[in-house]
Amino acid sequence: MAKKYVLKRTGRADLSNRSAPVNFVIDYEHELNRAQYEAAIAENGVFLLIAGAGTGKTRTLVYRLARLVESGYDPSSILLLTFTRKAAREMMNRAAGLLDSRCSKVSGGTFHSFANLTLRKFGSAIGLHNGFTILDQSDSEDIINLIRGQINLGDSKKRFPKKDTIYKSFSLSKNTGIPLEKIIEDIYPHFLEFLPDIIKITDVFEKYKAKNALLDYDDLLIYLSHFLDEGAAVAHRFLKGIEFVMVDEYQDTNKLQSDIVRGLASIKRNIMVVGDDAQSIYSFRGANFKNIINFPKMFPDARMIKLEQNYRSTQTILDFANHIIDSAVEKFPKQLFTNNTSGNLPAIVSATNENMQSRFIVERVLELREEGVPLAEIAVLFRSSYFSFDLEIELNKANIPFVKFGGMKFIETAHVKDIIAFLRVITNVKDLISWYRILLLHEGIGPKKAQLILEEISKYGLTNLVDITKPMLPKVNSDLENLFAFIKKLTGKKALPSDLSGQVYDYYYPHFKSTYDDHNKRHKDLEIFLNISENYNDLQDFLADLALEPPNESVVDISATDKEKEFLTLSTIHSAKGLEWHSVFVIHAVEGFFPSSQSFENLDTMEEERRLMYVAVTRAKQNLYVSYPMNIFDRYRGVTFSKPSRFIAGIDESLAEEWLLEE
DNA sequence: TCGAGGGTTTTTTTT
DNA sequence: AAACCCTCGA
Repeated sequence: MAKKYVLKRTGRADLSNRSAPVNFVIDYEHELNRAQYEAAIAENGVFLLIAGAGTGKTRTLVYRLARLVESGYDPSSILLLTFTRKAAREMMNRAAGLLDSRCSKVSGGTFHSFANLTLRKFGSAIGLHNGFTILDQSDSEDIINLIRGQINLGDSKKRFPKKDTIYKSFSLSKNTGIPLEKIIEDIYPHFLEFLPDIIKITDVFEKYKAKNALLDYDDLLIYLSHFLDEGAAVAHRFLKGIEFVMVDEYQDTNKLQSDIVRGLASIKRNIMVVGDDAQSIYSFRGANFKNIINFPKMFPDARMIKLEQNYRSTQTILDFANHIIDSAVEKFPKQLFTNNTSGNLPAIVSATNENMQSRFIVERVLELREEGVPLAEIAVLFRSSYFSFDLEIELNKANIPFVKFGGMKFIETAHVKDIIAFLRVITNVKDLISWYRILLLHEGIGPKKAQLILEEISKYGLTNLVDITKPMLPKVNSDLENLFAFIKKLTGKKALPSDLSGQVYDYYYPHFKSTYDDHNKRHKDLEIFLNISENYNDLQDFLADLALEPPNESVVDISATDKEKEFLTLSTIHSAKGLEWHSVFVIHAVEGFFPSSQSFENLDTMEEERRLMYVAVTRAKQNLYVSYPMNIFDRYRGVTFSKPSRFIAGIDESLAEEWLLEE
């Protein structure tokens, strides 16, 4: 195409507040469409970018980053908040490729990782100890369990809610600002009679965390919000250094996060949020897609820009996706369109059983590869991570390398948590929950004795611990002496995380072997852990990363990634957010599984399942296969006949093709 | 009080 | 398959 010289653009560039006109390296106007361009050149002010699936949202943000840097703004004064740190890194890399390495100096990450960094630096302004430990969900649940055991809850005959139920309702309350009582009433009405006890537990929980410098995920956000609003002079100075704020996936932010956004924008008021109300899938974390609709209320001067042209998928896939979202109760007034009119109809594939579904995918994947589609361009998506178990077996048999995202994390396995507990105690002697975990590893120490030792530790720390516990616990003494000496030896030393991890490993190994019958299977995880520790210079950084950005590779997958660069992606739909592939399989589209039976009672949760399906199918560029097994194993009833998911049942022939698998 | 053994129940999604 | 609950012998 011939190059055009456009006078208009120079005129627009002059609208910026730069004193000298800038000669841009990148031809923003011609590399972007109108709406994208408008967003990319936006400088000062508040912007709401509504971007449908595949409309080049990331591209637009990347260009805006490059544009701001080209315009002379300091990259580190630009803050990019995304859903995962991977997403942030990818955007910065792309911007760096577009322009130059200045772009990788942009600040970015998740709300939680940003909170972590900020609070480590400035937390003292609000009285926070900067050596705090971050608790992940299961840590928090363990503490709740401990507290539950400590305060004697009258031995009611009725079942008391479990630790995860208590923690979930508690966390939801903090993330949404809805009182705990209301949450229990709405979601767990059958536990309403325990409300006083639950409140008591959460009270003790809060005090416990505050006393021992422990922050859970929610606390990171709460303290950050608190700091921004009330950190006075320090916060003010900090905020002055943030010129531009960009927030991706805004539809999945919750009340707490939108408060933070407001706090961040309070001085410079240069903010752009990006999202798609039809892709909100995190309500279980307190997200509310109405947040994005209410954004203009929070910022009355917000300008809205809409991206509607899809560059990702074929028209047939878009028609299918539009059909799914059209039946939503709450309408999302937007119709995706594309110029890419060619393409196969999406296939709705019915298999007799789960294994047949797996074998279909294996075969189709191999065929696609023969047709020239690289494995890296193919993904299998599912509602819940266990849906892929059978498929994983078949893929292994067929020697197809894959990596699985989402589901049970490496870091959540008991043996890895054990090692982490040692490292935590080394950084924070007051981390009683980690102590508890370590103590229980030792023969002869159960909940009661551990409890006694914890009391000593919380009172006196490590000093004289042995003398105090000696008369108390004659039988287990030499073990404990060893343990305390070991911890003492490592505490306060300046050593590399890998060095410390190695020493912990040596100490832990005998206990590991006697604790787990299947230690052979688990052993590899420990080695992986040691490997990961090599990447860090500072123990605190290492531990923070493990909580905030845990490696999601577990034993099975690592072996595949080591050997091959090319691999098939298996992923939960939640973890597939924002990504795209040439060919996509959505499996287990069965009533009760997807949508999950958990969502049947409530209209809002059912609607979220629908959006989830929408997200899943809009990941596909060229080929889309939605499959369901007709006979499926049900835990309660054994093998039963199943109904295809309501989202795909009875769909018109013009929108999708029915495939029936035969042997 | 510990820990082993057996029986039951339970399963979404993530920072 | 793992988490939880209960019982019982040491």
